[in-house]
Amino acid sequence: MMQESGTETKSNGSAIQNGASSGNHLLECGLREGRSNGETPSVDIGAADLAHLQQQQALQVARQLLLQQQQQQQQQQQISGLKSPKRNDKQPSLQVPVSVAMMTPQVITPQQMQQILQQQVLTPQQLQVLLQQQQALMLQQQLQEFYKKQQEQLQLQLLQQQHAGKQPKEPQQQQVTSQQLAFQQQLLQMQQLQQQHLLSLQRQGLLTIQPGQPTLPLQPLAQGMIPTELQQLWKEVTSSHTAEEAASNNHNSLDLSTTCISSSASSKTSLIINPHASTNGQLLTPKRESLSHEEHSHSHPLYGHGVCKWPGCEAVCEDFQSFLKHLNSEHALDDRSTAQCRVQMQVVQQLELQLAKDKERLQAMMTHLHVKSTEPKATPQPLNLVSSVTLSKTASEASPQSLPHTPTTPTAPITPVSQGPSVITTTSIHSVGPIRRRYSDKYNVPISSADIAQNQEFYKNAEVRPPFTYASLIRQAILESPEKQLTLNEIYNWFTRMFAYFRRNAATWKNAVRHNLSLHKCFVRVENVKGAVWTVDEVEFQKRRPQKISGSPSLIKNMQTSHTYCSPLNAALQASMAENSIPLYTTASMGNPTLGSLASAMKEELNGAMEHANSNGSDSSPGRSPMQAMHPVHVKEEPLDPDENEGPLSLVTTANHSPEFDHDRDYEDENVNEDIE
DNA sequence: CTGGCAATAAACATTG
DNA sequence: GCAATGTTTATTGCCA
Repeated sequence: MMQESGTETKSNGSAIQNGASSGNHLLECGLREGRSNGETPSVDIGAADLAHLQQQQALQVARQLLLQQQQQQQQQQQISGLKSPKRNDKQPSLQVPVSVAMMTPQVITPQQMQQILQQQVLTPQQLQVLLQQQQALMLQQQLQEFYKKQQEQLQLQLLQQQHAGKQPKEPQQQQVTSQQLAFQQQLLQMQQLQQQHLLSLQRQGLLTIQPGQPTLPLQPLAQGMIPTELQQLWKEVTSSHTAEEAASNNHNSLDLSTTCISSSASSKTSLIINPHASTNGQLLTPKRESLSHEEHSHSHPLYGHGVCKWPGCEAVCEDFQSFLKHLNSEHALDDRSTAQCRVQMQVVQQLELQLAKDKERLQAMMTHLHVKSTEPKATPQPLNLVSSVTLSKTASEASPQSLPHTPTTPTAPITPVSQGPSVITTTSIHSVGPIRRRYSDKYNVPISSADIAQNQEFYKNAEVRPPFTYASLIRQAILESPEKQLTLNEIYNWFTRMFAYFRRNAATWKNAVRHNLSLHKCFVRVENVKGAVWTVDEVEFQKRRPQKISGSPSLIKNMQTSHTYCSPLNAALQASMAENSIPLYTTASMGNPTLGSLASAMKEELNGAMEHANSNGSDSSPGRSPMQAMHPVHVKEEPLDPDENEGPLSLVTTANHSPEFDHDRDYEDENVNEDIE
């Protein structure tokens, strides 16, 4: 079929060329110019990093936050050399977030915290540290406030008394004494309160106080710790491996008063919440017991990937034995450990709370969407998202059946949440070898440009094959351009910029793009001054997708099980959840841009499905649908295109594997993923 | 089983 | 001649 090369000049593509279009279908028309910034360099991303990538946006947000804080600090300290803001896409090295977080005394607002937390912008450990710090700060503030109030009261009383006692002379003496008395009483009261507080902490098993020094711990608090102090404290508490390693175990006591100032220097001083308890920081019972308990099994929750997983500690331990040794020496029952433990407890509580809330929300959503049934059983599918979709190859090959060609379901992604990270191994993501697999078009769920746009961030970073046909993508690329026309090369660039998946195997997909441009009548070539550009003939394009989802409700229901299109979403969700075990979906609701968009995408998709169902019940013809998500990328290992792949797409990886390795992973994707799980 | 569609592969033509 | 760009044909997998 030849296409006359149209001559119309850049009129927005309306040179319709005759004909019969083979029915392709797909995109809806909504356009969205939502793409974010410019060219992202294409880099070979490890498929394994998918999950991490997906958090890029979130990362940016978090980074901004952190940077802000950092800046503030810088201002305060007039430090000029600190900046670390490299590119956003770079890896969020441990140091940046953590250090920044540590330095700032300010309490992050709940929203900010949540954003950071749930977006998994940081590695779990970083998050923990941050959280801990924040919680400590908040706690401190609360205590301060409380004590302040107490003091105010006291003063007030004193004043009153003074007033009252102004008259008589003799009484004055009495007054003084009574004042003192009152004061003492107040003090006593305060102390009692402090003790209560302490007790409550103890009850939680976090704080162990030595018999001889009951009230000590509070003193510092009562005095009002300033943020800086806290900061220091936390720095100390959390940076066990840095300071600790360097200054072997000297953490014993520390005078808060002396340290309060500097917030910057890496203090080796070890601040301990309970300065007085200094001397011995060991001895604990509860903990030890549990430890010994677990010692037998090599699967110690605090040990993984050869690294100590104690919050804030990433000490490398060759083997389990050395880990145990490390654990006993570095994380013995001392104040520091106790404090960390306490914080961790709070972290857990908070997360549990959050989880509970989100579960509830999820349930409500599902109920609302009538998906309830899927939740429990759908498990198998959702999980696959990653697997099914992205890993098409593996999964499908292994057991075709297992991968039901999933119908679509916007909600599907949600289910995974409950499932947990378990399945999310990135491994699957990378498929290998070219397999000619198509996605199931069974239900051609209409995927709109909006859909594409909404998931941009995800596809940009995740090497997941987008569930759209080449035609749809090409159209999207063209429509997104200001002139609604693009040269072939620009189209290529759009592909690589928008989809990590297309950063490899260029020869293959480029050929496909060209093939599609030539083959489909909806793409019109227009001679331009500079050469030829391609435009979209919307009419033709619409022709190719006459069919839509069949209207049967049941069908829709089926779609909910899972869908190729959703898979990426699921994958992202799962992946992100994998490591941090943070309720992902929540994040979306919390304002995470990335997740939010995913969520909205899901919603859209759902709506779209419903819409179709309602409107065309007749159209159940075979549709085409978006490409299935994916077959595995061929692993031809084609060198990336020099042109297109310049960018560093370094991802922030933190997701699947151990968080510990999150910083920079430049390995080739392929390798990385295969091993996990 | 068949037809349609999309992906993939590749041959070939055109152009700068 | 080469690479980029286009066109076309063939093959394959998947689905209705």
